[in-house]
Amino acid sequence: MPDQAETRFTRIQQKNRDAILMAALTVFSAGGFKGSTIDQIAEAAGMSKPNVLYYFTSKDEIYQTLLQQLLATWLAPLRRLDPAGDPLNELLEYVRAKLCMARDFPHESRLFAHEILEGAPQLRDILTTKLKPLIDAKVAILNDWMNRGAIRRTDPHHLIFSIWALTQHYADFETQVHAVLGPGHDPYAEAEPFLNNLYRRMLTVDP
Amino acid sequence: MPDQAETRFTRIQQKNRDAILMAALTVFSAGGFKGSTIDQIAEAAGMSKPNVLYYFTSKDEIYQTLLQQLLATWLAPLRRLDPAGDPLNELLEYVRAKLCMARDFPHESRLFAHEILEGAPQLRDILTTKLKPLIDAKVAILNDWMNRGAIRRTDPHHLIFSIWALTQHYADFETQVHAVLGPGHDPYAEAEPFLNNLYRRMLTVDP
DNA sequence: CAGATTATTGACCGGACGGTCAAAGTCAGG
DNA sequence: CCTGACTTTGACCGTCCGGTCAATAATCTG
Repeated sequence: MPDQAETRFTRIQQKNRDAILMAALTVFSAGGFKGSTIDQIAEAAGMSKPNVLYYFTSKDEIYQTLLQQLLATWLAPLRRLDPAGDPLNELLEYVRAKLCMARDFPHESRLFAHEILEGAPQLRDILTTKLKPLIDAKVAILNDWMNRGAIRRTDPHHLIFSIWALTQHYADFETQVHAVLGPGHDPYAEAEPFLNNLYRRMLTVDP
Repeated sequence: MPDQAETRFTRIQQKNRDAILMAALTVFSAGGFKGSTIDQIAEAAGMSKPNVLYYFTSKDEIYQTLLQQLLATWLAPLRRLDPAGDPLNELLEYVRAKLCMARDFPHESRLFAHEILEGAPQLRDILTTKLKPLIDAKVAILNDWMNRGAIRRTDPHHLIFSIWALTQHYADFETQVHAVLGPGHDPYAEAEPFLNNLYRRMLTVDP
């Protein structure tokens, strides 16, 4: 690929890069970084291995590009948490949004899980420089809500962890969920009222 | 290794097999099956690669032996759920036991997470033939408790999923948890009262 | 201690994989 | 249609890795 310092990508470049990233998401999310090969990505993208390496200089660059893209969309629902909104509704809406993301973007969830599970070799810095400040800000909002008595007092960090764990579980452990539920179940449809009820019970202040 | 159809393992065999399995647990839990090499296991076990393959016929056999061992201990707390005990206490005790397992055996948790995340290529059968019946039995107990009004009615399958998700999260996403909390936190010590409160709120029936 | 069995390892093999390269194919503008 | 830049790929290279083997060391047994 020619040097592209200033110009935008051409139509073909855009199309092929997108195809590669889409294919790589599927492949990486299933097998992790080391468990996936450029050949698999190339086949899933419908092109030859050298052509994949014509648009990305290495397997690593594909993976990192994917993670960067992912992170932005992954944290969007949390960013939307509005300090001016109704506390309980804001939180229940956040839970709902995260559950929808697990349902609609399971590959993204599993890619992220793989990365963290292996010690976040690529994301470690970003977790402390980008994620922690964001969480700290949201924790402050939660603390404020709790101080005002709008929601029941509980550990705000672990409240956020619980939301992540309970929603992403359905994407990350999909195989297990399906095996245990057996056929004829829609895990996400069942999880929505379950989680809604759980957080409503937990966060509503006693009369 | 000589054919050992009937006899028990000798002292040396027992010691070396244990050392290999211990080392393999650490290595596999960090990198998954494909992300780990026999050389890494050999080095962690303090012996040469051919010697590792003298005690186990292949990398795959090490992995499967590890999974088999793991599964038994992993499901033990759930098996202990006693239909004759006090429902709320039984469940809170199960949550506490699972949280202790995540704290004391994080490698086991992550090995299991890797396996499920990659679609459970080795465990798929066991999940439906062994795990599902166990869960079905425990779900029946939960349903009975709910019918008797001993705990609040909710979806029993998803109640179990939630316990798994909320406890294993601290082991599987340890890197993220530490990055977000920053130094000076003991995630497990904080999680215990949080989860105790959560499930107490959720399961206690209104007066 | 002798002899047989068990334990250990350096050297090696074959295949898979990340990445390179040169040659061939394709496309846009004049 | 021609030219030059962009795109595509078959063939190849070096490395890593799972696994084998023969030769050596350690251990057990009579």
